[in-house]
Amino acid sequence: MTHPTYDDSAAQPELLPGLVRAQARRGRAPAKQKEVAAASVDPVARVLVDIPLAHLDRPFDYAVPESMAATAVPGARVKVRFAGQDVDAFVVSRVASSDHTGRLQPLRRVVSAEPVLSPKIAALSESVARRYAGSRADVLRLAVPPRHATTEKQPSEPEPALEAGLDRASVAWSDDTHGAAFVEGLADGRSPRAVWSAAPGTDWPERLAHAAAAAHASGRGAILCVPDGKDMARVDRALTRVLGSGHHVTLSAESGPSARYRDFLAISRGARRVVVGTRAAVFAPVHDLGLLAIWDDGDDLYAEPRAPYPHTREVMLLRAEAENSAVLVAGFARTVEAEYLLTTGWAVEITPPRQAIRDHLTVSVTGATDRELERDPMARSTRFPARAFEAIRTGLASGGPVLVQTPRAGYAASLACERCRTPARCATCQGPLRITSNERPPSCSWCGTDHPGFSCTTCGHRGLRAPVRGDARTAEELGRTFTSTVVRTSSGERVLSEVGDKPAIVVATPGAEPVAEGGYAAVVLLDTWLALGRLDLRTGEEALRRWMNAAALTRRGGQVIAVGDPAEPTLQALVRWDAGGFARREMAERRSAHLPPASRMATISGAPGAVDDVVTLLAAPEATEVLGPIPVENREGTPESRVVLRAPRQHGDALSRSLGEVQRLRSARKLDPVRVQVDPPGL
DNA sequence: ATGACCAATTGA
DNA sequence: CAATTGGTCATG
Repeated sequence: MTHPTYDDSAAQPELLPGLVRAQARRGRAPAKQKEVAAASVDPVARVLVDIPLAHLDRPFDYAVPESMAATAVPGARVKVRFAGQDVDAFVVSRVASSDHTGRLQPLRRVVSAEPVLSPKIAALSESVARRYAGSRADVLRLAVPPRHATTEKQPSEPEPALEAGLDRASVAWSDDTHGAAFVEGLADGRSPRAVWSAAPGTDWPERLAHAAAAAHASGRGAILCVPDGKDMARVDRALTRVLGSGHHVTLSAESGPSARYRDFLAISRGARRVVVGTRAAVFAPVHDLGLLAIWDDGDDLYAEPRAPYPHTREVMLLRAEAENSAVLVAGFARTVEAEYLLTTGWAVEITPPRQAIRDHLTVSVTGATDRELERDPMARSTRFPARAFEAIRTGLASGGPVLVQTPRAGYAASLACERCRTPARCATCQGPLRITSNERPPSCSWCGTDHPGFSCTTCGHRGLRAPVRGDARTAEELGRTFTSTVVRTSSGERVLSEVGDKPAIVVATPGAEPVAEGGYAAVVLLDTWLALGRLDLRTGEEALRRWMNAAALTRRGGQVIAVGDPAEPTLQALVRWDAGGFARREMAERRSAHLPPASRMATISGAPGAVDDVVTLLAAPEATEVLGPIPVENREGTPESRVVLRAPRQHGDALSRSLGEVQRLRSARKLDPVRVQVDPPGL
């Protein structure tokens, strides 16, 4: 142990035993022994150490030297000596005495007196860790952004006075049933909870801004969560229009460490109470939180990829319960989880009147079934049914832009046998074949081998078809057909946020659709069968969400053409613009199949032996089913084993608890780690 | 994680 | 008998 570096000055009421002992052990008699006095008020700091081990996920007590009495405040970052090394920690509270029987080590250093971990966020991190069978240290890494020292030295700008125009909030929401009541309740200081399925064409950023303004008018704060930076920018602008500038901040990793920390501090210091941000914004330490809102909660960007993999909507619900704030789960589409909130009566439904939907758009489905492709020569030569072309042509003629949504990005798409549709695979390595240009033969996308003389392994046919055209290829084809029209693409790395009001064709992949200034005259949804081809629990829900999000961008009187099978129920839900009905049917099916959200699920994956071990050790609730284990491959391609656990929803907490216990046990015994995911998004 | 400790196992 | 290994426990 080394000498402590802090100075001591004041007359000391009490010596810190840990230090005295450390001095004594050194064996040399120091000429001038450094003795450090403990703080006279609340000399004990309870801290959470930044070690993501399950069995260390509890507060530890440290002695507070007098020199740190004023800076080691609850919420401050400190350094402590723990198990022989210096680790980062947060002070969660200061108390008069400790239950700990041994000697307390002194805090090594107060990194910063800035209270970045508020008691409410500390409590939230605990409930999130419990829910997801993870550790608080992991949750805190998501909740508290990294410190930026220069930024911290700057004071936060105080919030300017607000000239309220609150009546406007109620007007903005009056079109939808229960909409006005929701914002009026907010403005009156109540905490209503709602699931809102927006009408196509709704300026939802404006609506969210008005809801935030209503909460703000009641003297409370609001957090608005959106999937990505593009949406955040839209809501940011809407908040500026509604509240004026200087009343809100944005929170996302995109803005960079300094700006992100500056905005975080403005919130944590109470200088701002309204936040719009991406998934981590749900942890923002907003004072007097009045409203928590999430837009498009089905977007997979809300599933945190880092342990313990919490979902923004679920964190939001936990937080709303704890802080008694209002909740708005919103989107054009509706997730089954949102539907569940309605079936239990936890939230009320805000919906547009049917007439408003009918007035806004017309959705029709045009066949790209094999039979129709045969009959429609246009569709055969270009893979666009005639009606899709017609919609584009009339849309452009009416003077507006047209959106074409195509399922996958990139020029090259993988190939299948033209006749039997068996995916075309490389003869050498089994990788998928693709075409990268019209001049070259198909080649393997893994090993690059060219296959000029391909023949199908199943039926021997020599022809290939591209099951999907990527967005670049689609744009190219459209450019050849509509020679005088500008064709723009938006996908992957190159996402357009907005397009103007002039006639143009915009080809975009799902989630990358730019907003058109005055709305699109027409929206064409290509290859809808592809989105429905996955064997995922959420296939239908996800497909409908993507289509609705694109279709909602039409202008009033817009045309939506979906290329697909008209008998497909998911497409029928789109035609009727019936997100609620679809979610209700989906909910019923999931309930009878014992799938979430009617059941709570969890997966355990890792080395086969370890997974087996966990299953035997696990004290899961009686009603838990254990499915598997099955062999799987993890992301590095190493073989692993995975089990799926399923329990009735009312036993969900018990399931999480048992998983948490087994994790604590295993981490204490240094056993092979296993990955536990509660409510994994893609099952 | 890291280190300490104890007990059982292994090797000369 | 010493050296090594493995399990358990505590970390304030």
